[in-house]
Amino acid sequence: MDGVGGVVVETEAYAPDDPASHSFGGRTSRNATMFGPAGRLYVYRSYGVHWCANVVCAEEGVGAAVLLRALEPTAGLDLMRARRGMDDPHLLAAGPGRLTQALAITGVHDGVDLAQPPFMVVEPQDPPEVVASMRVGITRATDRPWRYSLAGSRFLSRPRPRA
DNA sequence: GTATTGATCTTCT
DNA sequence: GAAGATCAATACA
Repeated sequence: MDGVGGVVVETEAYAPDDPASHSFGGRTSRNATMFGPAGRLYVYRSYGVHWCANVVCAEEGVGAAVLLRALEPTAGLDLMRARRGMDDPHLLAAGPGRLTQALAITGVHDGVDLAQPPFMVVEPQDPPEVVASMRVGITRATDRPWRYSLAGSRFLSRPRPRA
């Protein structure tokens, strides 16, 4: 959006029966979008200072989504730098909060359809090599290997991701 | 280099 | 009133 974009290099899965998921325990006013149709954007505030973006990926009423954890900037780098206030491309979107800030995603985008402008989702021609690992940044069910990252990428949310 | 803590707000107990 | 799917600055080795 606004000419900025990139390749998603790290994601994390959240299921309805996952204690760490917002959808765990039923539908609430906050996670209502998670229970909506697939292909929507679920945005929530983290620790009062950051936004986190998820892609709803299940049928309506299920409550499953994928958290976008890291992005490799490929377009609109100058704009991202201006918004993030730093020059290092490796840190522009290396983390949930950073990613949303770089793409200017806020709470107003909660529930929008990712197939509609200003968003655009493109699938890669060549399937990237991904590795599954244990999740990060949560305190429950951290043993579920539902963190998927692009193998060898230098744009991950952790300096040295362990497989 | 790693470790710890402050910022700041929504939701749930 | 406490916890949380975080980030960045500071303190220490």
